[in-house]
Amino acid sequence: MTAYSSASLKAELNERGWRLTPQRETILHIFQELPQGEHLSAEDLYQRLEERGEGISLSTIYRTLKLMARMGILRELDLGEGHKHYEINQPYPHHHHHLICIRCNETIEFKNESILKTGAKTAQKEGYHLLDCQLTIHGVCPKCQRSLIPV
Amino acid sequence: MTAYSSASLKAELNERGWRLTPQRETILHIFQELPQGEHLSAEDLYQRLEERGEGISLSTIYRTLKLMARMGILRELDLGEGHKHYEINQPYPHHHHHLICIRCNETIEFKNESILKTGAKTAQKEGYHLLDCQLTIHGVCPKCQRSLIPV
DNA sequence: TTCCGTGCAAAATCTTTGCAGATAC
DNA sequence: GTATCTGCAAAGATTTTGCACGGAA
Repeated sequence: MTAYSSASLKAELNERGWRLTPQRETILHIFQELPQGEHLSAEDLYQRLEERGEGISLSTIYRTLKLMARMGILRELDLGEGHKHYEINQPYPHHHHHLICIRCNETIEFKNESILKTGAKTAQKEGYHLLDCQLTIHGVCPKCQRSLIPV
Repeated sequence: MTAYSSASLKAELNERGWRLTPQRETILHIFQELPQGEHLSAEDLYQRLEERGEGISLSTIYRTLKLMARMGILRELDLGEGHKHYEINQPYPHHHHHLICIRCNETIEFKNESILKTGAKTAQKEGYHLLDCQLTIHGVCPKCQRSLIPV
């Protein structure tokens, strides 16, 4: 369930000449404790940490999110809200995709094993080292279709 | 090849109480003339129009791109460059997906018929009206893997 | 004639960056 | 001890918005 321990995070960081800081560890823990299907924006994370009394500056949050996404630990999602969201990048069978209503931003998660296979095959064919693979479906949800407001 | 004519754009706009303006028509044409695999940011489009002497304000460009994406005419891409890109939303067999290097942003397009089918099926199952369906694969390209700079 | 759309300028949002002090290794 | 990391404040980039005028239906 837990993709990364603090120890393996430290190992991966050190391997690249970087350091495990309390901030990085805290942020990893927050994401690991997050229920399936929740995802946080930088601001969400900032506020959650403030509430816990473990405040971390927004700069560090942005830097850490980007770092962990580039390491393949987090995946970056564009859920149509004008800012990025992040969630733990989990392997099969937890790996999933998103169906998003472009009007109200309702988001539905769904799984599909064959997409991950296609992603892995495509990356391999091009010699890419795979980090993440996400199918994003945009549409209009049933509720918004019934609404009288066009677009 | 051409998914929308000016006439069908006008019809679709009018249907919703909106209007076909020269700006909207011009922007549609730009995208229709774009070679397969090219995609434009708002700024790209703005500059291209300036060069042609058909200048359109950035506000209108942003408003039109959003409008056309919500109508399903354009698809909005996040290619990791800090701003959105847009391209014509083409049906099978031109429909395609993107493999992106998170370090240098090199982007490779690829096709896969079964993903579109999965997207359509998933949208239908949830009662969504499908607008777009894109598999985005993030990874590190061969060249960047060889580079000595970590992340 | 009506009301939608455009352009301009200003504002709002989100994200990045420079720098000095702190700290992991 | 040294290079990396953090927090702060400021800057940068992208996108949105209010308003008056112009134009499509």
